[in-house]
Amino acid sequence: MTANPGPKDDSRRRRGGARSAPPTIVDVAARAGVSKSLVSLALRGDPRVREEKRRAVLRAAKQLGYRPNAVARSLVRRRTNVIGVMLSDLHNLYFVEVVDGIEAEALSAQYRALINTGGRLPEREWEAIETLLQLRTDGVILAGTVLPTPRILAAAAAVPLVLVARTSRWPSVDSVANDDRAGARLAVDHLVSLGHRHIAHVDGGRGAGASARRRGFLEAMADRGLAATAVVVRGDYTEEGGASAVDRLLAQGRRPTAVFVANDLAAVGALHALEQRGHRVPEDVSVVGYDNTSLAALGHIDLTTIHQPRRDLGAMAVRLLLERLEGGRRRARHVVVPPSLVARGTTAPPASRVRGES
Amino acid sequence: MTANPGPKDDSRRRRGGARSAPPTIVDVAARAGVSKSLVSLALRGDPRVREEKRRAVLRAAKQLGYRPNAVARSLVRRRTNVIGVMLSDLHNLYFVEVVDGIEAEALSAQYRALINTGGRLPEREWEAIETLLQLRTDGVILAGTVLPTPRILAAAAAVPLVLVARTSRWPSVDSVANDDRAGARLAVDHLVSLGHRHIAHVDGGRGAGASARRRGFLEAMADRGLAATAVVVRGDYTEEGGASAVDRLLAQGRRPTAVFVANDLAAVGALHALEQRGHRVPEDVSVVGYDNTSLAALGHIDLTTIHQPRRDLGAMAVRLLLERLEGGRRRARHVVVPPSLVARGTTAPPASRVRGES
DNA sequence: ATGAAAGCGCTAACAG
DNA sequence: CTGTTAGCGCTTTCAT
Repeated sequence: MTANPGPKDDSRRRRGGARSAPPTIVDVAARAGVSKSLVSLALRGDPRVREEKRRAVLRAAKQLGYRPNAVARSLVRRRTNVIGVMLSDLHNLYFVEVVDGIEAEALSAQYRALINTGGRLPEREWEAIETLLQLRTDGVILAGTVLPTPRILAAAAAVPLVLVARTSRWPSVDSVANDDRAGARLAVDHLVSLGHRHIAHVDGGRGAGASARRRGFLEAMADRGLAATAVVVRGDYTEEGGASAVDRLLAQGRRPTAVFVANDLAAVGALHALEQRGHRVPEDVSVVGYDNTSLAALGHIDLTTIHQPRRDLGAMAVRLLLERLEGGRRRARHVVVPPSLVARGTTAPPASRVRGES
Repeated sequence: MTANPGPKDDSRRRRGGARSAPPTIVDVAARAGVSKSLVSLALRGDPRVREEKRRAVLRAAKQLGYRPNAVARSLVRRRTNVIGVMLSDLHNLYFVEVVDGIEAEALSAQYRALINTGGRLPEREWEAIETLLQLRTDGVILAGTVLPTPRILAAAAAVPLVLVARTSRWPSVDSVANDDRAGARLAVDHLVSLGHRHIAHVDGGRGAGASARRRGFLEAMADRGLAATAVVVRGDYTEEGGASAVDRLLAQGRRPTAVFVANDLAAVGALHALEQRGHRVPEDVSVVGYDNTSLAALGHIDLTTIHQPRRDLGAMAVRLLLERLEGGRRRARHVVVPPSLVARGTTAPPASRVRGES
């Protein structure tokens, strides 16, 4: 072997008269008159390189417009320093802040967060995760997945994985979520302390956390001796679902003085349906939502709701990932954070205690 | 050289008793009893490999749980097949659908879209772009950047780049946007045809498209001979900005019969401020927004607004990228799509034609 | 139809 | 302190 006469000519650096190939560490080395390993060291600020050389390297790099190739670096280091985020539903305001928290925490730990969305469809979610895995992201966060357990476990077998807003019981999967049952109790307690006794719950169907919220509602009502007047109607976390649930409630002749809706969007739907039917909020009927999304905070809506510290949830998800990545933790951790109530304009004491007709 | 006795033992495949290193093409080759090049061909469905071998390879891959390493592949192919999306503001509902369009179009062209957010801060936006460039994404889409031109040009020097919702004049940068001037005219025409003559505009300050919307408003008013009654007040695309603009308008003793607000969020703020002051919408004052975000469609808000085909904008951005990537286009293309008006419940004929006092 | 070999751009021992 | 060398996992000629 020895002397490789290979076509190391520079023609390859331009393809089809188009954009030229970006400069590499070798180009920088040549320009600075040093070896490529020295360039590698200098660029990463290794203290072993002499100040003089370092400057020469930095200057050459700048002149050439050198930009490190993360692909090559990742290949050899066998880590990418990126955290993959599978965001189930971009349209769901709930996750926006979770992502904010993820990004802030990732950045402060020298990681990048890259988002791939799943469109709330199992198949697309799985593709998104698969993409992230093939890209060899160091860890994956599933923000609100609708995927069945086997899929989640399959992904977790390849890389540290944490679930946000969905709980898990498996040792390979960490999770961060708020305490939905406690949140529902908060809503009930608030309404009861205002004097309400006839309270309805529009649930979230099979949505994430919906069953826990429903259970919390029922338990809290029972604890207050209000089991008899507690009614639950089916909803689905959508505006339309909230509206039609209220319509059904009213059609049944039920006339609660307050309704606790499983999330903010559906609560807005409920608000609208109520007003459409001539019921004033909060004078005639009080409404409480869940999640405290930016929707609830709009002056025009001003919804009393249950708040979750979403940024914290996101930040915590990253921390859990790092514990596995850098701390070597093996056992699962399931973090549950307490929600709180934000009282706004859609709740008030009931006009009169007992009502029957509409 | 020659015989490399290197430690090719398998101990390296397990690090620190933790997660084992994922199988590679070499592992699959060994298991299937073929060479690694054959595996590479078989996995990609090259017609040259015999059916029998192909199946052996596929089986071995499945048994080992082999997952292609996109990092290695990208390094050698010098393309990643990913389109980087710098999303300026995750909180802005406007971009959600744009991203939907980007993803759908990318997927259908065998590309993946990876999102990195910028938090509306120039510095963070630049970091997000830099990350994308180091990752060697094949192209970059800037969804709503606040970056100064030099930065944008610098990024465009490295990779095909397209701007969404912001126009450009440089040959290296493509852009896709709606016709803001035409949209503003649509709003004015709608109001004028309803009978309004005193129309105010709450602008978007220095926000994207704001100046064009302002200009469109003024021109349309002038064309209708209404230049004398056209008033513009400063806003900033936020709920708060819309509300305070209305407050200022009212404090000045102005009492337009209609107000055209530069975006939906600010329009909702305006709506609220108006009702707070005792003005009913649309009976006393009509309101028109811009963007037709999901906010405007809420039954509770039901805002008349200007619609932009956002999914199409996103899809078009991808197509422009591909034209450069695969079609070799060099000249810039600046696509402008026409907006349309969506009439909802916040606009109606004015109660009486002329008003003065409040 | 299949294998051998070279190399993508970079890092990481290991020498000197 | 700095250069040499050997890969990371995969694709891609080029032989066979």
